[in-house]
Amino acid sequence: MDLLQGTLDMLVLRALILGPLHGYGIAKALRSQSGEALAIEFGSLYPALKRLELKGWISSDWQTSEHNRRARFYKLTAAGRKQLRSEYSKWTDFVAAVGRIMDPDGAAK
Amino acid sequence: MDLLQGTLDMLVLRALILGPLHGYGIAKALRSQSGEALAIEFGSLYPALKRLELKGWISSDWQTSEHNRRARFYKLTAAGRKQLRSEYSKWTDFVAAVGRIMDPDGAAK
DNA sequence: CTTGATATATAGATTCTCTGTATATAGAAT
DNA sequence: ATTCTATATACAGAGAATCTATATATCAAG
Repeated sequence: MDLLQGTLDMLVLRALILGPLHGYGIAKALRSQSGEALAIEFGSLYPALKRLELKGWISSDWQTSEHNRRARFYKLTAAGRKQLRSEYSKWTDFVAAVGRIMDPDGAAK
Repeated sequence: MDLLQGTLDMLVLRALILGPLHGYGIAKALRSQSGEALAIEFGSLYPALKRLELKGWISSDWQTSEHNRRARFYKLTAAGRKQLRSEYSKWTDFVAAVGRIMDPDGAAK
């Protein structure tokens, strides 16, 4: 809950790096991989998936899920992989910059 | 430029921890302390200051600046100090959670 | 046959941050 | 004198992302 704006796209792209997933699966994977710390809301996720597909970073098709249900599976495109690297790079830069302000002596508590 | 939404308040509060500053000084301090990585826009900063004052986390009064100019100086309140600790704690938790997703093996590149 | 988990979808509200613009003064330079 | 630059605040409007709330539908389990 309460993701910082600008991080969801990166997280979604990252979730797809191991292979295609449907929306529901992406949300579960992110929640689990974050150690239950991040709970992506579906009302944020589905618009995000639409956004990412429009930009050409993911592509999708209807398939049948593990539970025998109709589900739209998303996979990373080459452009998406590139975008992920770029966003991650910006993220680490940003975190480092914030760190210099919040913790100038590097005395991580 | 292009701060992640939700971080500005924390950065502003942190800028005031060493003592009162006016808006212009806060922007310069953050830019400098971040190693020129973060450039806070005044169009974001002044609304943020208003917001923070409304919430009781900072207080302000008109004084004369180092350059002999009229300027509104802001200082942290006790509630602001508490808020800063809280926001920083949430920030580090969030960064850690994102780290578990983006870099599960802790292989910081 | 009812409940819970799976799965997608959208409308609307909320909240920040940014761009662009306006105003004004001090001090330095020409 | 005048012009330029740095200092300083302020607000309107745009843009973008996330959240809440809601609706729909199917499968499996009890």
